[in-house]
Amino acid sequence: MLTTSQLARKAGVNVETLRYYERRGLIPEPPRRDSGYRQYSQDDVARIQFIKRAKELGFTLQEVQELLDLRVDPDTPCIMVKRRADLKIIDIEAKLQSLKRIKKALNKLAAACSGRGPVGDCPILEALGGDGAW
Amino acid sequence: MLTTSQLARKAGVNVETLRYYERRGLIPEPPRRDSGYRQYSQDDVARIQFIKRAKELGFTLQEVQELLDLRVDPDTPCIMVKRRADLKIIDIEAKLQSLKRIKKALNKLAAACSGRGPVGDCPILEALGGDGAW
DNA sequence: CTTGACTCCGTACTATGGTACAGGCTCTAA
DNA sequence: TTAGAGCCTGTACCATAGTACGGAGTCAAG
Repeated sequence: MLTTSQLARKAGVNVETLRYYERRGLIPEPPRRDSGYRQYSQDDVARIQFIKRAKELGFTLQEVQELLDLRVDPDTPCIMVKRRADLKIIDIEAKLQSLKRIKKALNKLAAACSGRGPVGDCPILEALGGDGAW
Repeated sequence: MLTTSQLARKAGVNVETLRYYERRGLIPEPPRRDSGYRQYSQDDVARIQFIKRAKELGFTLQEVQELLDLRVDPDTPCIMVKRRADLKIIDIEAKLQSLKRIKKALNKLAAACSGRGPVGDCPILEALGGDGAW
C-alpha cells in the first residue's frame, strides 16, 4: 500500500496532480484509512504512468479518460468497446504516420549536415517539409 | 499570395491563431501591402500545418519552435544543428515506442472483445497495462 | 508525548495555447 | 460611391492542466 506522496514519487508526478486526477475521475477514489489518508496500490502507479505517457503523446485528459474507460465499465456491451477501441486505433495510426514523417525529415537533416559547413548549406527546408507533402 | 483568412482556411486554423503564432515567433512576420495587410506564401501553409501536426503529437509550441529553428538559422554551425536534430530524433523514437505499445494494447483489446458478451469478460486490464511493463 | 513530516480539504493562483471583441481602416463588386 | 466583407491593432477573456497555500488533523521516531 502506498501513500499519496509515495505514489506521486513512483509515478513521477506532483501530489496535487493526483488529487486533480481524482477530481477529474481519471483515477478511482482509493480506499482510505480511518484517518482519511488515501491508500493506493501498485496498479495505480501503472495507471498514472499511462496517463502521463498518453499526455506526452498529445492526448487530452478527456481522451485519456476515454482510453481508460475502455477497460472499466462492465456494463457496456463488448461490441461497443470494440468500436471505440477501433476508432482509437485509427487515431493512433495517424499519429504514428505523422511522427514517422517528422523523424524521416530529421534524419535527412542530420545526414545532410553531418558535421561540416554552415547550416545554410543543408537542404533543411526540403527536409522539414514546405512542399505540402503532408 | 494569400490573405490571412485564406491562409487560415487552407491550414485549418483560426485567424487569431496565426497572429498568436506570429507574436510567439513561430512564423516569420510576412511582408505587407501598403495597406498593412499581410501577404502569405504557400510555404506558410506547410509551416502552419507542420505546427498543427507537431502539436497533436504532444510537442509544445516551444518544442515546435526548436524543430523549426533547425532549418532557419544560417549562422549556426552545422554540427550544432545535427546534434539538436539527433536529440529530437531520440525524443521521437520514444514517442513512437509508446504509441506502438498503446496501439498493441488496443488491438489486443479489440481482438479479445470481438463482438460477443459483456466487457467484463475481456482481458482489458492486462491489455492496457497495469503490470508496470512501461 | 512531543515534534516534524505527512496528509486532509477547499480555494486561489498559474502557464499554455488560444479566442473574442472593439474601434477603425481597406478592398471590391454592384 | 457606397455597402459589406475583410483586415488591422490592442486588449480582454477563455479552457485545460495543473500548482500552491492555508489551516487543521495524523503519524511515527526519538
